[in-house]
Amino acid sequence: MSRERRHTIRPRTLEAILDAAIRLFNADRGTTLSEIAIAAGVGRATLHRHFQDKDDLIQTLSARCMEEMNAAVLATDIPDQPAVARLHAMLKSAIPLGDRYAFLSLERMEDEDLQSGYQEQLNWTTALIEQLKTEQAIAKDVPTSWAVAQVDQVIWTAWTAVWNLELTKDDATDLALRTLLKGLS
Amino acid sequence: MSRERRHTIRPRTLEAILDAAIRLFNADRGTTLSEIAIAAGVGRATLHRHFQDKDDLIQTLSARCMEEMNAAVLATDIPDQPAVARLHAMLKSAIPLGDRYAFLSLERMEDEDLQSGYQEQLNWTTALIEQLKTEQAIAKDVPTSWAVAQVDQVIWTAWTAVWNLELTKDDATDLALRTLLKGLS
DNA sequence: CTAATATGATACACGAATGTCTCATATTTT
DNA sequence: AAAATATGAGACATTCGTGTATCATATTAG
Repeated sequence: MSRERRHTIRPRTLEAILDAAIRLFNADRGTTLSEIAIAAGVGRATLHRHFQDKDDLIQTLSARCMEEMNAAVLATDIPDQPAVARLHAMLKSAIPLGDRYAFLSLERMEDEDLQSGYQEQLNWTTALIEQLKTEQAIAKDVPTSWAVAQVDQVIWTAWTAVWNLELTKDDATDLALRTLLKGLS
Repeated sequence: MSRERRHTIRPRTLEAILDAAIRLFNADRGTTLSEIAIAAGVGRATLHRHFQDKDDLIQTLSARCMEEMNAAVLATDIPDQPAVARLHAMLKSAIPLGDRYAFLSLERMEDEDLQSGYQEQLNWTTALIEQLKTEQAIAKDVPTSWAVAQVDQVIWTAWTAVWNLELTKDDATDLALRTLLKGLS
């Protein structure tokens, strides 16, 4: 059942489509393929040439977002450092990716690869929380699931604040770190 | 332009429709009127008898959710009490309404009544934050908009945790209060 | 009990979005 | 430059959700 591609997609075309799709889907989940094509400056037929259907597009998009998120976090991670420093680095790289994050949070996660990608991210955060507990940075009686959820939420809140021009990226990151560490202590 | 209703809707029918609609829309924003009708145990035609179109249904639904939220918060409010007590009371009444909250957060807020309802809620929370600052319960250098956003987010997080059976309603409420007060101090 | 009416079921028309196809044009490759 | 091919534009069929109308049935009101 491997998808055969008679056409090789051009890099610029692919980027234009994926960028527009992420942007529009974030604004409106019900966005039309026509709207995406127009926003991408691309013919509607081109979408159908490279993506079997809407689900295929969304799946490709999700996979890419997940990859970008995980890659960004892992790239700036410094495993030997104190947990607080690692948390800070993570927030710093994750918050600017809020749009990818937002898109993923809207998804239903039916796909296996997506689920495993999310699980990977979840495991990473959980391990970090445990390290934070070990190093007394946060309280041990706080349920780990609650802490993980807080981390997720604060990334979203921070990105929203930046997006609304209420805060600068740095201020939002600092506030996020501070709110987490104090709130969970 | 007042909507004329030839039919008087029966209370049970109305409740069944609105309940199913909230539930299904929360699960999937693209839910069909057919699906709602089936889930409500109601004929699809009945939906169209009482709601001009899908937007009308969603608007009615949004208005009701907003009303319920505001009413619940105001009903348990105790204006003369310390801010911390008021926050606790607010969380206690808001968290169980997480499904209403979730539905509203998905809306585009095009409607005027909705916007004013949301503004009212926003003003209430903002005033509470100011009081918390005055009473030294939280730090004054935390931007009010950040604090308000955190309150919103923590309600959602708490409700999600309860919904996932990770926490009891009381535990979630306590954790939310604690996380907020410490996190913003 | 009887009249009024809300509901369920069905058939129908309509529009919008999807997906396919073709051909001329633009771009890349050799 | 010439061949190969990716793209844009448009026509087309199809599907699906929406909204309307009708009639028999169930429920409520008087």
